[in-house]
Amino acid sequence: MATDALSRVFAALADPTRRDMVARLSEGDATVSQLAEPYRMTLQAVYKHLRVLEDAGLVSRPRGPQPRPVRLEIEALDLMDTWIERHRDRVERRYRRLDAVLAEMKRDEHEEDHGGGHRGRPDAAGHPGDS
Amino acid sequence: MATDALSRVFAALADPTRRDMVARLSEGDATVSQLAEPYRMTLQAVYKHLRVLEDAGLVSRPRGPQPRPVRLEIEALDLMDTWIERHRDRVERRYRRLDAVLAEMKRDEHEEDHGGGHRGRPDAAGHPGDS
DNA sequence: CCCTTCGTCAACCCTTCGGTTGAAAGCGCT
DNA sequence: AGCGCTTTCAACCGAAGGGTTGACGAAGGG
Repeated sequence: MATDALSRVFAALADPTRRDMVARLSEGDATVSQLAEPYRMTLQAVYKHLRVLEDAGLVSRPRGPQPRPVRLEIEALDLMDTWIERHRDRVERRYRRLDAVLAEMKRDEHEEDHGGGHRGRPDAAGHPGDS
Repeated sequence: MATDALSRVFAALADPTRRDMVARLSEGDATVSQLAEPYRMTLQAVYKHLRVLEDAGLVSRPRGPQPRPVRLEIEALDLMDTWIERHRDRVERRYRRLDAVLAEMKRDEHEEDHGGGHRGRPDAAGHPGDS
């Protein structure tokens, strides 16, 4: 399902347990069993969560001898951050533009239809494309 | 599953279709059918996606007569943003601290190895307060 | 009035997910 | 070697997700 990277990251963080793991890892590396210790679930379940985080690129684990530590990777966080900021900014710009339009409309406003205003949509050329 | 707000927001954005809807809504409000038009899925499916976004607080729809427009709400984005920044910062601080420790160790390298840098277990004490 | 369109609900597939149990590797120790 | 600990795989189960079809209520236009 999570074919694309962004989806994987968002999905990974959609689970409270996984977010908690990330939170703890942000304080320092840990091994699987250390990570598992606070939870009342099986170690295998924790391992599965870890795999999800790893597939999302949120976490890396230097392969090598036994106690393979788990380390947080922030690049994935940046990925999300970029996406969020882009759209937040767009909305805010739009709000400012809309305020202007509203102010202008106020001058023309004289019709009154009860229940809901009926404001002209500034159109939406709608370019699909997640990019 | 999504008992808590943050989980709902992350989960909502874990789907490419939903992210695309958010992207388009960031350009301007739209009705359900307008939103549905670009996709090759049923209108009902789109409506379901919309419900998910709404439950996550990412979208609001002024109730009233006919063409109930869908509007993006940025507060939910802020919620995620806060979470992400908090942990990103923690990791970065930790990196800096670690660099310092490393640098100091380098200096002591030819000193007597006397109870060296006690780098160790973050240990439990886990306060799973995700907040 | 009827009819159409839009929005919404409900029932039902099928796949993914979170979790479990059970068993197998790896590697460290004595 | 053998014990013990950590890490991993595989099969299974119940619940949630994404999608479909079918039907229904509420405006708007002839």
